[in-house]
Amino acid sequence: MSTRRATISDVARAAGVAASTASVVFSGKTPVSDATRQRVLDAAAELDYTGPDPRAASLRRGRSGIVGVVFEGALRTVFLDPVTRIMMDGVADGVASLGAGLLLLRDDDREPTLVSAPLDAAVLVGCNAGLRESMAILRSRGIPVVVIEGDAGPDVPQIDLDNRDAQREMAQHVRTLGHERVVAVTLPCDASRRRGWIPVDQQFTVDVTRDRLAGFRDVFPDAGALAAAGSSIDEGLIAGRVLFADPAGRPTAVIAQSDMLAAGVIRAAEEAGLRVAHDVTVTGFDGVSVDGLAPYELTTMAQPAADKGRAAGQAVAAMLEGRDAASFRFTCTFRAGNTAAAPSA
Amino acid sequence: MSTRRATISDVARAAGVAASTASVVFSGKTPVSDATRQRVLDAAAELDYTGPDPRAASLRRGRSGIVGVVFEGALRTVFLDPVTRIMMDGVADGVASLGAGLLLLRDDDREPTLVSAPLDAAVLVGCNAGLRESMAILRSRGIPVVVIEGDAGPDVPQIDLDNRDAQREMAQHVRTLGHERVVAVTLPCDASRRRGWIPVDQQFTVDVTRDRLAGFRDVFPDAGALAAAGSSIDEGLIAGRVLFADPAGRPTAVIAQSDMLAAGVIRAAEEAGLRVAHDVTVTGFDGVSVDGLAPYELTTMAQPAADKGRAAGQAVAAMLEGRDAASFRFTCTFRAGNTAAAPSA
DNA sequence: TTGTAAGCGTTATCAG
DNA sequence: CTGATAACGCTTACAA
Repeated sequence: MSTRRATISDVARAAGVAASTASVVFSGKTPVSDATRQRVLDAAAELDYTGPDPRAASLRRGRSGIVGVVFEGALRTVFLDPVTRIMMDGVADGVASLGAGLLLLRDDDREPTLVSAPLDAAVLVGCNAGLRESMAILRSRGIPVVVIEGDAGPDVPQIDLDNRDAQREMAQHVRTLGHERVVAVTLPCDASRRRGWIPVDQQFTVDVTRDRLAGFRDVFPDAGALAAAGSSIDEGLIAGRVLFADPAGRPTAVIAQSDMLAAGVIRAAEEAGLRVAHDVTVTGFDGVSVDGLAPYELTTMAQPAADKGRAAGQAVAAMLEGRDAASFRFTCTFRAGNTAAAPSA
Repeated sequence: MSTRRATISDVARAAGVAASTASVVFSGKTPVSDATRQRVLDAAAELDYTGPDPRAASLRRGRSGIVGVVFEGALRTVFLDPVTRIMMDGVADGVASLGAGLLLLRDDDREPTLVSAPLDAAVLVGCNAGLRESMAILRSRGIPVVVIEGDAGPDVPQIDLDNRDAQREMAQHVRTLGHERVVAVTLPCDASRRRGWIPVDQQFTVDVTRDRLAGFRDVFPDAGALAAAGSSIDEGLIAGRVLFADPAGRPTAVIAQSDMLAAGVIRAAEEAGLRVAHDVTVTGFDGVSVDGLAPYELTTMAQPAADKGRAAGQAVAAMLEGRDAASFRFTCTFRAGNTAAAPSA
């Protein structure tokens, strides 16, 4: 009912002790006599005081208990993209020892930003566009950072994937099967997310796309690559329709840069009356299970998404505890499904 | 290189202006002459000052720009449970207008808690255990709260689902099909998450479980109900194995309280050599697509999870902007699949 | 064990 | 348009 919320000084005054004493009653940092503690607690109850204001405490302590997880693009991908989701689960696990909350942020100018959020540490996820700039800001703030799948410079711990090697392995598998008319369906090349055939002089701001494409090109240097506007079944469908529009010139194998894209390509193949594996080979990347794809099991490169996230979380925890955090590179493993086969004569 | 990070006063001093002037240069709240602004900006660049410390700013302003989303149990459920995921996507959407960040928190004593996190507002998701207590804390802090699927008292906006009605509708459907030996497989009853047959005098701290069970009992007052320890395929499998262990006494229909549980029950049915629909009817709840369930399509009650989240987010935004936020109850819709049929003679 | 004092870094207010 | 001042609410040496 009072006009103003009670502060610790109010409580202290009511209890007849100093504010500092009331403070330690709540923090427990220093022994306090039972009698005093009780008086303080009673006063607090009386005044409806529920404990120190976190804002003031964090200013004073210099810690907020918040770890930022920064994404490129819309926040919804966090919840909708299966790989990101699994990775986030790992991050949550990795920072568990810190008891920190995860603050979801995006890599743009919308609030809250890296600049305006009270972070103890940050995990940058696949942020490539403004990465350097973000890093500079965080560094000058003295906020420890870990980067997942992005190049942030020498002294920033990075959690990486062997994207190029993995995609090369898959491409080799496809070539070994005997395919020659092969096309890649890629993730977006840059923030514009433009769909279409990728020109040879394409600039990439998305490292994952660039690296997986490089692995593909290691095996099929002259093959075409069609960029999608995102990693979804719908995008894969759109790309697939382009590929299968001309029955004569269609590829015998499609190497997609994500399982979601591959699933869409498969759908397009079905639309076009093609039998997957028999008429056209389709491979994925990530190793997440895609819903509703039965009876197909994607032939794909499985990545340890949860481990990646966990490693990032643990790295952040280490840095916050003053320990060193090392970079780490994870490896994908080939997973055979039933969507790849030798081309039909 | 300096021993201490630069503050706005340092910048102001270097620029030869007052701290308050430097402040407005960064906040833009008051007109500043171009010359002054430039001097301040130059000084800031020189000192490697990247802007006001968010902790100090939020103490001063009384706003942190952070909305807490509080879950009961482990944070990983946020990323692993499909309903929660979809709902979170809605929440993110709903608070978008605020420019606030979402801080993922858990409803327990680990840091950061409701007490120690710098929140402007909070969304409590399915928190029933410590709900009252949490509410009391938040209220005395003057932090607006919205509760999703939980009863927090009269003057707290709640986003609800017609759980009882919906489950009753499903139960009626099953009865109409002709089933008599029917069993419910439920979500956990309380924080203990004990598995097993639910006694008549069971106390529920999880409203969802209680309400859906009530709807079931409206139609099958004397039927048994088997509690699972969570909402997952594995838990459904465990429950299903119990139900189908005795071929003689097995139910002809199983009404599960979530799609994940239903998927597990279906798996158990397959294990037991039963044909779903033909030998045993299995129904779900939620209307999320469960991976790998083909060729089955669950007969289920679909809930508008994203809408629920969005409504919560918008309610929070409204309260923060000083407007009133109303409670809202969403309705589930029956969705026919191929997992329910009349009992075989 | 308790109290004193000195900030933490910012920004709202109001006068100039 | 700029500056002085006074909080914001708390914590932590250090002194008593």
